[in-house]
Amino acid sequence: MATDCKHCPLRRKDLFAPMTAEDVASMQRFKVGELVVDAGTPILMEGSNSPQLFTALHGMGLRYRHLENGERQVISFVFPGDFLGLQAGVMGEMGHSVEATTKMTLCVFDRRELWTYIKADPERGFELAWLAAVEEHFLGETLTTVGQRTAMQAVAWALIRIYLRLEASGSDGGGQFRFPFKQRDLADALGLSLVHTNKTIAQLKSRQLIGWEGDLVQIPDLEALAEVGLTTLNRPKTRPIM
Amino acid sequence: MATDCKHCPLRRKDLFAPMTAEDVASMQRFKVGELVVDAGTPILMEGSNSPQLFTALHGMGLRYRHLENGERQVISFVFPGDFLGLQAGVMGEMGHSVEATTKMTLCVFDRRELWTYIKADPERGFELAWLAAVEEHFLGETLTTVGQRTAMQAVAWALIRIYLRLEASGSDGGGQFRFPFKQRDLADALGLSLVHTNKTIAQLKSRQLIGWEGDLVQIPDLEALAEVGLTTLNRPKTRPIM
DNA sequence: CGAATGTTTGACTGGAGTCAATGAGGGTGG
DNA sequence: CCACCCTCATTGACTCCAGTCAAACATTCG
Repeated sequence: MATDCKHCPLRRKDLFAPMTAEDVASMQRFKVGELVVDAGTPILMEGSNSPQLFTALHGMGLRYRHLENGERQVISFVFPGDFLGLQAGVMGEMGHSVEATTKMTLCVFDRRELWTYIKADPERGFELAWLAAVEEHFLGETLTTVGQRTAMQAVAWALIRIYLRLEASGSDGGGQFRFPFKQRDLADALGLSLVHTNKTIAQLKSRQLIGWEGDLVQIPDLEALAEVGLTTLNRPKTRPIM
Repeated sequence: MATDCKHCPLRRKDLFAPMTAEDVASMQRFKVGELVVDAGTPILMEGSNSPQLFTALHGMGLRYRHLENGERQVISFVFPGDFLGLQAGVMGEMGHSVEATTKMTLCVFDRRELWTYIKADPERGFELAWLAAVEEHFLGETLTTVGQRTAMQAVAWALIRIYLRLEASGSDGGGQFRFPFKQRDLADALGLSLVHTNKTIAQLKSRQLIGWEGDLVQIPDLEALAEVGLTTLNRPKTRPIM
């Protein structure tokens, strides 16, 4: 029994653009169902052309690519509200894989209906571009991190960004958040080795800039950590939800 | 005297999706003029909300971001056919700056008209998303390069990608291309120091994998260079043009 | 010709990678 | 209930790729 878009828990969060009743109704028609997957389940494959598109409702996951030699680059972490499969939806081929890191609930859309949906409601096309632009924006920032920040700056930057993202979508706050990923995932996201990432985290801990036990990350002083990460505490901009 | 979209030299190239006569006509109405800028001219600024959007017609440029400490990350090279200002167009704020590296000619669109344009022709909204997805796809690949490839692999990858892009849009081919950028630009794009980039290029030269004199880059054996770059010779996928 | 810009080299340094071993929990099956 | 295993976190020792510093060249240009 799927969640009714009308009662979607995400829509009300600050991060997401408000929708009219008609918007909700048309989205509801587009939605074909809900998918629940266990942790570790692959959702989309690089190079594939999935017949289905998704919006993450609960749970978290990873977007990643593999190099020919087996090295993995984590493109981004997937949080509730993120849209999955856009590349397959418009280009016909995914540039990365997506897999669930925790148990996840996903709203499912039919790729074939996407064009019908947009034709009926041109604003959805605009919003699709908007979503893609948000991703592009974030990837540019990530690229800058991996290319220019030191390990210490990169880890600090990443934790700040993740905290702000989760805070804005309402799942966490108060200077701490649940982070179900492993140090290996963070290392692969930042282009660092696991060992060096671990030592960097240890330093941040010993400097009292963060706490990290199990899946709970704490940031006692956001300003201080942001400064280490050469970044600011700008809240993520509002975005649409599909 | 601006180029008529009907006679646009880009549209016919393999890289770009075919357009119907109506598509061209509606694009023509959206286009408000042409802008010619000298090398070195800033076109869009990070953080700004430009009233104008552009499509590069002739010439090349750079997208880049600066870190608080002054380090520069080149997000991507701008080639003919690339759309500039999408983030400002849909999100209201650019995540990077764009500047001309050579003299450039740009088709100019009015940001305020974008929504009108899409409403009148929903397919344009879809194509806008398509363009954004192409960028996202490429940024993911770049991120993987900067995060996981060695300097040698990264330089080889970049030259292969640039060659294929230019070949597909018809400006170069035959195993060589004009590259008006400096080694500094390539270094900043790959997250490498200028010196190390230079030494890596010297190695590729001495191994006869590339030639690079002035603005002419030659790749005598594409397969061989692609192998060094841990990549393949997949041609860029067709994309729309705005 | 001097000044600027960009390329090339050499010498040295150091941040991050690699290798390897130890710890710390959490499952699970006998 | 506990020994064993598996995954993940942690630490130390050592290596090396890439960064930094600095100087020499090459071209172009006013």
